[in-house]
Amino acid sequence: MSLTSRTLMEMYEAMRERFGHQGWWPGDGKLEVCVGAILTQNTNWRNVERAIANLRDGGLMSVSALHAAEPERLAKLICPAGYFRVKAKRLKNFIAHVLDSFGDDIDGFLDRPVSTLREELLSVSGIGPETADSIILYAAGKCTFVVDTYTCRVMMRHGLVGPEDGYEQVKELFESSLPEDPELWNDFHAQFVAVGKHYCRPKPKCDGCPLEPFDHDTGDEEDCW
DNA sequence: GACCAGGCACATC
DNA sequence: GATGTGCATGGT
Repeated sequence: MSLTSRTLMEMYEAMRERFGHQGWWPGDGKLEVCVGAILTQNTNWRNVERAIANLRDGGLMSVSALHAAEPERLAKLICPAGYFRVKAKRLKNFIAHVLDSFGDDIDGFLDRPVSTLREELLSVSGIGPETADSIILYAAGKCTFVVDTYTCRVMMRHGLVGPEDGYEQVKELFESSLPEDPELWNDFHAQFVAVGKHYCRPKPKCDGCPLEPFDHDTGDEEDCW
């Protein structure tokens, strides 16, 4: 096991011990996970839950219903999640893509090789790397590591990646260092979000951070990274 | 009232 | 290719 692998697994254990298994993705069904992945872009999850509840109550939580819905109605229902006009378009784009090749069969759409799925998702306007990877890991249950703001922030503050490292490089670091286990990758990302929410905001709150022991090499006693 | 939240596309340089 | 900006609600 490489130094990086050991470090990452130690980080995971420390976070999991502190926060417990996160049980991601919160949501009911694969389509709802996909919808949530788009709606949560740059948005607090609590607001996304309201938007999802509105869609469910409006009878729109199916590929065909979302496809048939008027964009204005869709936008109104997802309003609590913010950016409602752009997100309504993005949802429509995604749904049109699924419907085109698989109709209402979201399972069929998701049940394909990671590389094919990722390439297709990235071709949809409004789906970037993080959203694509969230859909693949959390809706399809397949191994792809999700990198988000918190992941980059934590990894950078621990000196494990540099400011020059982009999304794909950070993702590659995890994927080449961790055993290929979707359950592990699922909870690992969720733990980063948990630790990020508590301790790794733009203005860090370090007191009590479970990752504190990993900062010893950086030499900065004031911050935990 | 300011800051932040589980990004992405597009324009500009 | 790097950087800046628009998109918008709701909690702290």
